[in-house]
Amino acid sequence: MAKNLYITTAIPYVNGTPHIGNALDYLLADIWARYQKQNGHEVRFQVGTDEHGNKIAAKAGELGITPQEFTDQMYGNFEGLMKKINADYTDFIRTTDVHHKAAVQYIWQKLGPYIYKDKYEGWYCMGHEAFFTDKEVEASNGVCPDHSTEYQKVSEENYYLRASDFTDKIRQAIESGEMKIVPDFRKKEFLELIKDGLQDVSISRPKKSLSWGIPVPGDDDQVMYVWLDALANYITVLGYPDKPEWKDYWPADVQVIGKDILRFHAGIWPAMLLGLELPLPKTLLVHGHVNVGGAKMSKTVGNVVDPVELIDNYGVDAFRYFFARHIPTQDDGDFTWEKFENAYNNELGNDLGNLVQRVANMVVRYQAGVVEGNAASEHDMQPYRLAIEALTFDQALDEVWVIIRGLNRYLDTVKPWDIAKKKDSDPEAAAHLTEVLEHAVNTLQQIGDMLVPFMPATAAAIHETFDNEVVAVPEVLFPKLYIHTPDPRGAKNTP
RNA sequence: CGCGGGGUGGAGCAGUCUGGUAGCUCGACGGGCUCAUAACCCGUAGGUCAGAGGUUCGAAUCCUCUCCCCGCAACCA
Repeated sequence: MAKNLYITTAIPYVNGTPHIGNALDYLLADIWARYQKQNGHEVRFQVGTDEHGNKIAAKAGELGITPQEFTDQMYGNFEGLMKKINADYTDFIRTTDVHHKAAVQYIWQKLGPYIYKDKYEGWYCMGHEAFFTDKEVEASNGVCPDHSTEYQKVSEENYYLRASDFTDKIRQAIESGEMKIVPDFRKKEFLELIKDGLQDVSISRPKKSLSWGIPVPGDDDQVMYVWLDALANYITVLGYPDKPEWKDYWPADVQVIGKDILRFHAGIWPAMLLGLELPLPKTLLVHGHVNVGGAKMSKTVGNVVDPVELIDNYGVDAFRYFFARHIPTQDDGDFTWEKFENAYNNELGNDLGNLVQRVANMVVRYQAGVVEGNAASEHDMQPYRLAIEALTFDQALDEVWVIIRGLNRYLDTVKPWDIAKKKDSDPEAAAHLTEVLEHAVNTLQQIGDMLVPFMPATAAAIHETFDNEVVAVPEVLFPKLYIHTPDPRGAKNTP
């Protein structure tokens, strides 16, 4: 019986527009989900948006609309991106959903034994919605460098979650592999971070300083701060606590997160789960960040790469291919237009697209489009499978390309075009030719299978071409594009 | 001594755990082929494996020290 699987992505704050990092989250989760589905599993795949907090309220205020109206407008940008990158998710949660809000209040109450109220006094920055240490405030002469506003001495009462209670359990879960943190160096990093224990974490704000959020049950003066609200989405989206189906999917098999939010997902989130007496997620997949030409991507620098632009110009599968293969799944990667176009033209166009053309062409020319063989190609899938299961998707694609190159080499070695010349006079040659083309077609079908999780449309196109009883030469896959790099072909079109 | 990652032919990386011909992709150069998207295939050049010392018959790999780069700690995946 197929096992129910569950994968989640971090829910982005709808404050801004979606960027490449969000896209990376969705893409990695989607690859995994499609792979598992292809192998007969039922997969639940959650995405969503984080919609509370002061920044949202402030922006809405500027626009003269309510926060709810504002987020209603904004969340579509994220849903749009998911569709755009062809992420086949099953659930979309907004933290403003009625069920989510009620469920989070239930969670708060259930966590009661681990929640306490305390007074905090410190330097507060309105822009950050956060406190800063004396040292930081001194270093910047009392003015927040990001917002050019003065820090304010604020004393307020907050509720805290006693995460410290769970330090030992969490550390043990990580060390034993009950909750895997992938890659290994992230696990090391986090264990080092909590060497002296987890810190209790503030989970509420006074209503007067944070109006747009889920009310704290039983205390009209307090509103929940982001963590409890946002992290809870991973279970509330499944229907926790009132719809029993959630039990079929929790604990999550994989939670995809960026390296910047590891500490929340490896610390606060497990503390919440343990407080609720729920099992911990099996794996946290921590991906890196995408740099541009070696520099951090940032709005202020203006080097932000827009995923939508990429997809519109090169197609969604080219986008998925580049970010799956050339951005290491578990580490930082680098984007440049040159790298992207290189990969597009050479690997997708020359290696794969051209291979499809040449095989289809020969089948049509030499055998009127007919290939008898239905023997499955027997290339070794093991390295590919192991790479996916180890969550190193880049390496899985490397394995696919080993086969693609291998087939190109095979054709050059066997030279079907030579055999074809003799096929009419020599029955043995005709049989040999059939055999060669069968092998090529079967291999391409297998390549199509392997590409299903990564490039669904391309995989479908390959199968459409070669699964037919009579093969026709298909449209060119990945036609050459030289938008950002010089066209090496003719002289005429230099930019 | 804050923590973590890294320094391997022009570029990007693998190899380091488990010492023993230094490998892959791109780029450059030369050749071949003609089924194909000026594509594909083959070959050549190019590396004192950051540096110093040590262990060893033998070190990119193990040990010690030094130098340099990046990330986190400081809204952002």
